[in-house]
Amino acid sequence: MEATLEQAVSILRRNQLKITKQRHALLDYLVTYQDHYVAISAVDEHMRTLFAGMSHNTIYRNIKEFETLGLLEVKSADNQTLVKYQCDFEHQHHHHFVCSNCGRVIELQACPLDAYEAQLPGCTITGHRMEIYGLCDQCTAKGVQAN
Amino acid sequence: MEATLEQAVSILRRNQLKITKQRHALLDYLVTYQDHYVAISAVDEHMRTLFAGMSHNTIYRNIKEFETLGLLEVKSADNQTLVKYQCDFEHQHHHHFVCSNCGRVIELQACPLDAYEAQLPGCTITGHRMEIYGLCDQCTAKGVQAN
DNA sequence: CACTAAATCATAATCATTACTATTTAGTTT
DNA sequence: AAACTAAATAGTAATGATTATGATTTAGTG
Ligand SMILES: [Mn+2]
Ligand SMILES: [Mn+2]
Ligand SMILES: [Zn+2]
Ligand SMILES: [Zn+2]
Repeated sequence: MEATLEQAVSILRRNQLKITKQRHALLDYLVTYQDHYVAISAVDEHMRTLFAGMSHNTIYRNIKEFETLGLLEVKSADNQTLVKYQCDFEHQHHHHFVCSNCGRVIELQACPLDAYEAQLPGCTITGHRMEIYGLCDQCTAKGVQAN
Repeated sequence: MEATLEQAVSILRRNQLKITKQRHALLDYLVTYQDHYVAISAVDEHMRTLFAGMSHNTIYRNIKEFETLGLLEVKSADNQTLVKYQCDFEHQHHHHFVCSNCGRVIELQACPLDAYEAQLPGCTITGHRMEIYGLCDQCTAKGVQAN
């Protein structure tokens, strides 16, 4: 199921957040990256050309807000924060393969967590993260070299 | 198997890197964090009190070098780079549980990768990362609240 | 249209990390 | 043991991502 911009807007409404043109433009941009992670700083740069005079603060604050609402997935890499428009607002749990050449994200089914619980007696598990890296089928077919 | 400081020093030698007192002090500090991730910026701050006048550059550059040599594990979180003295220089593959209260790292056996390969036909897998988060047995026993 | 809390702008600050160049030093050679 | 030299470090400043602040604007409401 693809998450749409309209869904996101209605989630803002449901949480009594104002639908500003800045927020709309930001979501509009993020929705084009449904299947890629983008650096917030790149989003920032883009928005500020597209939307003259938009404040850093506005972009960063809203992205944080969107994360809280579950509209975005966030991760940290290489001293940057990367975001990706959430695949599915119903929070269906899954993992990702990320192409290190084109950045494409492929969703993976199943979760390895169960297999590890027995190794952590007495511990409280609150979360986990698993990601696989490599070259997607298209990039592999093109003969791109893995770094 | 615990990795020792002497092993690290001999790996520097083997790679024709000079054993400076700065490098030795740095390794000496990192080895005390065998089972925790530490922010490089925190290592930097500590080394500069302990070793008056040590340059940022020296710390960051050497940590990068140590990573290349396989002496350190590195990850990115919260706009910082975290490092951990490698558990085992023979690169025995495994995953981690990280306590979000005390930071303790517990090693996990087995790897979930195989189960996913069938879902990525035509792709080239070059790496993966899996981590489980929560409270370790000691912190759970103390009644620490999970955030 | 007026109201007001929420959101944005504009600017500057902060923090981690990197760049640069003169100086020092570990390890080697004479 | 002194000389040599490539490698490493110090000291300083720059960069880049992100956050803070306080004045101004605006979305949504009645
Ligand atoms: Mn997904
Ligand atoms: Mn380990
Ligand atoms: Zn690709
Ligand atoms: Zn713990």
